[in-house]
This record gives sequence, C-alpha cells and structure tokens, in this order.
Amino acid sequence: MSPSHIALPEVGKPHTECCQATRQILDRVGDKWSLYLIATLAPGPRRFNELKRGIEGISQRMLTLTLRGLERDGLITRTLFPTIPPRVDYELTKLGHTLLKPTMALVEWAHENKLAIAEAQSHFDQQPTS
Amino acid sequence: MSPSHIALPEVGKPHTECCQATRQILDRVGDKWSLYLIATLAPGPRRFNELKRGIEGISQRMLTLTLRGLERDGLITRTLFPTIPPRVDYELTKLGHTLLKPTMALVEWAHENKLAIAEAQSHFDQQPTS
DNA sequence: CAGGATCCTTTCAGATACTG
DNA sequence: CAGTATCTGAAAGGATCCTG
Repeated sequence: MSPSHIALPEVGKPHTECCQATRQILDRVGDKWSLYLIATLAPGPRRFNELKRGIEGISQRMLTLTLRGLERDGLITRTLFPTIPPRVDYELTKLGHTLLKPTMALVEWAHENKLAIAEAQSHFDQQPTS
Repeated sequence: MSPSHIALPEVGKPHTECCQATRQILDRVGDKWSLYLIATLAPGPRRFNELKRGIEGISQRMLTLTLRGLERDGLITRTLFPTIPPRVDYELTKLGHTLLKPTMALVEWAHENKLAIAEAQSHFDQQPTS
C-alpha cells in the first residue's frame, strides 16, 4: 500500500511488501533458464524446438514452464500458427526488451567481476574449518 | 568425482558463456534472501540478530547460509569480536557495493513495471483453458 | 549472542509416455 | 511440431535442539 519510490528500505521497516515485487522479478530473471531464453530471444522470434536446441541442457518440461512464466509476466508473446504441423513463435515483448537493459547491466557486472568472485571463492574455500 | 565446474555444451553462441557466469550472480542475487541482506547491509554493518530481526520471515538457518554464500563470493565480510557474549558484524565489501548499482537498476525496473506485470499476469490468468 | 547439527516437509526438476 | 501428464529422486527450506 505504501507508495514508496524506494524499493529497498532500511532496517526496521516492514519492507516485505516493497521488496516483494522485486523478488518476483529476480525470481523470474534469476531462475535457471529465463535469462538464457531472454538472451536467445533478443535477436528475434524463435520457435519452440529452435529454443530447445539452442539452449542445450534444458528439458522440454522446463522450457515449457519457463516460457509460460515469461509469457504470464508479459515478457514474451506466444504466437500459434494453426498449420499442420503446428508452429509456435516466441518473441520478446516491448516490456521484455526493456528488461534487457538492466539485465545486461548485471551481466556486465558479472563479467567484469567474475574473476574477483572466483578468487574470493577459492580463498574462502581454503579457509581452515575453524 | 563429478564435474564440479559447469560445462554447458557449446551452442555456437557467445552469449552462452556470459550467461553462465551471470547465472551464478543471478542465482546469488535472485535467491530468496540475498537481496534483502545486501539492501539491509547497504547503509552500514549489522550484527547477526539485527539482520534476523530486520528481515522478517527469515529463519536462522537461511540467514546463516545466505551470509556464508555472500561471504564466499566476497560480497560481504564477517568480523568476529571475541567478547563475551560474542559479537559478529557483517558488512558489504567494495565488491558488494559495486553490485548494488546494477542491482538497483533491476530493482527500479521492477518497480516501474510491476503494474504492467501484474496486469499481464491477471490477464494471462483469465485466459480460458484452451 | 551467534551459530552448528539434525530431522522432516515441501518444492523442484529430469525422465518417460502420451496427444492434437 | 509442440506440447501435456505423471512418476520419482534430488534439493531447498523450516523447526527444533544443542554449544562455545
């Protein structure tokens, strides 16, 4: 209910509500396959089996579920061509494209800092089990 | 024994590789509690029970695990004061602070588009089960 | 105070078989 | 081709008890 323009509150404030919207997005963007799909769809529309072949390792089930989730959030569209055999195109919506930008910012951050992170990890893992 | 490093099969697309490193980050940032912790730690160091009280709903177990993960990634530091009773301060590292910026971009995106998303969702949920 | 160890329930995700 | 339905093992996560 609070019309907060700041999504991440301070300690002590009931921030469950304002963070909830963000968590939804991050759950979506950060889940196992959504990012791959968004990236794969960035250049243009793709068909179901194109995606399945393009994203190796994804199961049919997870591809379907992830596509449904993205579609439900309005990030992609699903277009059915009632031909025989049927053809379905998936494509990023405008909303999906706007998500691309902040997502890529995070991608760049990850790329720029992955060495530092890997270093921190291996250093942490070498710590004696105190 | 098992392949400890993620070896995503070659797809022929360069973005696959960058997504793999990114997925690690997004897994971290997008998991259930990390964002709350990073946000809560943004203003300054906090103690264990401060965090526990400040982030309503988090269990002790998940707080500990999430803190360990963030520490392992070099995003926060853990400082033990060997007093009695003991005191532990958690604080964002420089790396952690740099993550704040791209994260906030995503947070803002989420905030700006949550209405559109909610709308898309309710519209999707009203679709006849065809 | 700041956790570690354990149990136990829920959820996730892969494999498989079937359909318009 | 583009899915749906079901089963099952794996993993996440909460609750609880115990410790330096």
